[in-house]
Amino acid sequence: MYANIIVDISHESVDRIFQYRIPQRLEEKIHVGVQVRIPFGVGNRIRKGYVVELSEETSLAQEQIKEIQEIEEGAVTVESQLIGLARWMKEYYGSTMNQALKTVLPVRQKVRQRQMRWLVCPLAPKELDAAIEEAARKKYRARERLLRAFCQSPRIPWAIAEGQLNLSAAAVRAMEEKGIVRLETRQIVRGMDSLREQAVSHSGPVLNGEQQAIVRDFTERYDRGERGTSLIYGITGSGKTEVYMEIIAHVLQACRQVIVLVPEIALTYQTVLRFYRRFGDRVSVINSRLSAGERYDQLERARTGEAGVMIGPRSAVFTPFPRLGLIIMDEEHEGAYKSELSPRYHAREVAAERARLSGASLILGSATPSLESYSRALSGDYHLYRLRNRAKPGSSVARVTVADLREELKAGNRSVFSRPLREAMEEQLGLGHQIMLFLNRRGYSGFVSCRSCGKAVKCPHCDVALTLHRGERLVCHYCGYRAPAPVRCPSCGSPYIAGFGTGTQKIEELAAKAFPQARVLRMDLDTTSKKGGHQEILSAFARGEADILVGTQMIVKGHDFPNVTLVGILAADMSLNSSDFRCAERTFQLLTQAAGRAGRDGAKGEVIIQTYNPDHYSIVCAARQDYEAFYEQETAFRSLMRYPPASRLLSVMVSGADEKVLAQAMTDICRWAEEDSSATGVETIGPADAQIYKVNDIYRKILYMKQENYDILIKIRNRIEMRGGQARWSGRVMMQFDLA
DNA sequence: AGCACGCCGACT
DNA sequence: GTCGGCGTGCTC
Repeated sequence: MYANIIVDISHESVDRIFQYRIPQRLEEKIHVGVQVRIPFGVGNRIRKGYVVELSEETSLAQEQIKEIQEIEEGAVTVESQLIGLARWMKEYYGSTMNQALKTVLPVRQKVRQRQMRWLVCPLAPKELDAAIEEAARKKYRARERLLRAFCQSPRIPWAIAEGQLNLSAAAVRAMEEKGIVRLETRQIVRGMDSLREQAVSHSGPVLNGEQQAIVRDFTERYDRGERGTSLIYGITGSGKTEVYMEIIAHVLQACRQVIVLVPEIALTYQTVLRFYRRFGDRVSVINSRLSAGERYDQLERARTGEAGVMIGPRSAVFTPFPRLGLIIMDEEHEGAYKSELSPRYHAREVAAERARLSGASLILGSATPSLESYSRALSGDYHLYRLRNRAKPGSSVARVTVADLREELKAGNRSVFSRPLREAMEEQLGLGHQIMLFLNRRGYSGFVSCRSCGKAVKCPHCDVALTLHRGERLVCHYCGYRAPAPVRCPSCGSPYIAGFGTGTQKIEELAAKAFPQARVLRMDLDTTSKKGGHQEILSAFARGEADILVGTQMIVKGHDFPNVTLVGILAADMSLNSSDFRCAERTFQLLTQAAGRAGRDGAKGEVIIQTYNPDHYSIVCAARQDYEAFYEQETAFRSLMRYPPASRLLSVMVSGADEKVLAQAMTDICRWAEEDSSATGVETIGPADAQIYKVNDIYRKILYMKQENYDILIKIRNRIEMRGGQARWSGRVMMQFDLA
């Protein structure tokens, strides 16, 4: 027997797997995750290592393999736990151990960065807010940029490496003289007692009865040693974050650590600041903007116990806390928790397993829980908590109106604004209030097509129509292909070609035309792609520099604008017409979250949903803000169709450049999948061409398999994977498995 | 990371 | 002629 081992040395060049022989006397004691002592290198120095896999065979010559010396007794380390988690992911999601380990263990960094100069912020969080506003008002661009960068810095106290911002030396010196920044030279900036005191001195907020009841019940169960998963189902604005913070404080007091998972888009300065204010420098943050080195620093803070709370997106579930006590997953229904890279894990499932391995609890929170979670809460697998009221006294749930676009058409209104929406906009603008308009498509027009032959202009590399953007450019939203808009139809040469459908750019233009007195701002992938663009647009809108904010999904999620009293959803059906079995759920969630944006601060909010399907249950239920009714209808649909959570769904997507080979591969895979379907009760659907058959000149086909018992699906997946590896087409066709 | 191998300057 | 500089490369 051999053991695959990673050596406990923090250096890239040894960050790989080494194979050792397991001596007979240790065979019983060696398992995945166990810490061992091994002779390593020419000098056979004894080092620590971790067993990541056991294997029967080796590709090395016998004399090249050394023997494990001894197993390291003592406490189970975080690394062991995380390796155990990697093994679970390998089995559950069907990846290789290597991929799983890469996902789970922090990337080892070279050596410490050399000494560098840091710009340190001498201001307390509250003062920083004020300073930013002042800088913005006085149009001190450099100062504003620097202060904003502080907000996004993951370090406590806020600090930025000099040179990272590309500020001129003169400006830096000027700001230092004025006391805006302090310059420090050291390796890692940390520890500044005054900030910690100021940050922590803000005591916890006052909770209402509902919130208190949850905190009390949870902490009592926690202290009794009860673990497991709880779902906090609380309407938008019901104050889930305050509940989290109160519970976190309790867990920290018990000397255990907490991971807070947040969808990347909600990981804004506002969110993080609330945690800083409460927990000071015990908070650590990771986000996708961090460099590998900065990320490693944050994880190291967690491993050494310097930090007790880690806030981050889905990958933060792997934070190496040695005494993890609680994982909180906010907005648990969000699609961003699902990874698109192998292993294609769902952070909710991984969090549950991590919590189990670490003896921690898991709290899921949402205003629109996923069907998976809510059904488990109802069945008693999860403990269910409810928050039924808005936390701020006086603020109430928005009034929602559905505008039937078919009626509008009948009445001769062909504009993008229905009559109720236009009237409401006029009224709110007149009162000096702000408006958000939501549309799920960026660009100018949906597509460009020919009035003579009816053909749409398609991407040469993908099976989709190109989107017209302003500036007469055509853009493929799948592969990024760009071309100038044609003057004549590429198929028939007719000059009568025009854009159809509407995107955010066009809405921006139409809104400005229809309401000339209003200032319009747009937020979508095109306006936020540059660094910090996201935050800049949101704060400009928050400062009242615009009356109307037009945007895609990203304006809907988790930002509070007290002056917004009207939210217009321009085309609620758009997400309804996809073929994904979750499309009704997504539509309902999106509409509910969007509705939650209106009137959060005392003022009465109004939401207008424009749709061609006013009778669809996801729209009816969202308009009534009735999650339970939606849940029941959607559950009935899923049960009928054997979709999750009623059943499990495994999909295989094959892709390749050669259509013929691809078809052959799919035929083989179907045969393997159906081999014993009568015995296993697996229902196969397809094969079919993927939603978008061609992307980037690669063709794609898909096959679905349904079965209640996930173990059976795993067996089938493993069988397909093994035979696919030996097939004639192996190497020319890529297989990708996904489970729901 | 640590240790060895390896090819060029000032020393008993 | 040899001791030692740290540049390059390998570790099951």
